[in-house]
Amino acid sequence: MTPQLPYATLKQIFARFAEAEPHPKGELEHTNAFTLLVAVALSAQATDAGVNKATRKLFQIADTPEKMLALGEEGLIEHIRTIGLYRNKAKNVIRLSRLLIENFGGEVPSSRAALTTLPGVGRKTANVVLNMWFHHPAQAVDTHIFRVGNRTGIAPGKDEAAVERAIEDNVPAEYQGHAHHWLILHGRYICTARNPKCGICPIRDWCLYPEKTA
DNA sequence: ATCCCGAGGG
DNA sequence: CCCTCTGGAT
Repeated sequence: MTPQLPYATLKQIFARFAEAEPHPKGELEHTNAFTLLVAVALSAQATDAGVNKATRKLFQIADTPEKMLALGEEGLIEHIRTIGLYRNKAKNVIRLSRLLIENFGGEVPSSRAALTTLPGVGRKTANVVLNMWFHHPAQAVDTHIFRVGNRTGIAPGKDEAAVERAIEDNVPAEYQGHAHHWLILHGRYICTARNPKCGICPIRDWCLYPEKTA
């Protein structure tokens, strides 16, 4: 049960994030809403570096639902074989492309309810698309944010839904828009799962994680 | 609770 | 070798 950091401390923490990285961006490469949606779906349990390596070539060939269908499941597998869980992902992306054409006029829908009707698109993936493409106030909780939220006390919660609520409830309003990428980049490069780099952590002064001696 | 599932890092 | 990576469906 990690305690929740007080609001005044959260303001200091996010001010520090904002100072270090005024305009944080995601690192998944994409050229339009469709390629963003596909890239996020492919990124489940995979590094974005690995996803980018595969999608760089893939999106030159298939950057629309129509082209993805033309490529086909077997053709798609050839491109994403190096990413984990590739059979499920290939099947989902093909079915998702067909559904976009049949149900949404070939466009990526802008509501969570519509997005989550697509195969391979759950609440987390939908929230990433809503935040990054449509600039909606949606907080996607991935493995990094779940870990960072609980470890630091920024947004503790027993599951992803609880952490999502904690972010919405406790992160100062002026920082909500960029909170997702600040937290994810912090988790990826500083507050790593195995050997967190507490020695160079910019928010170490306020963190509740006991192993802040490294 | 389990399965999917390869690449990269320590 | 073992652990982790912007999860989702069953």
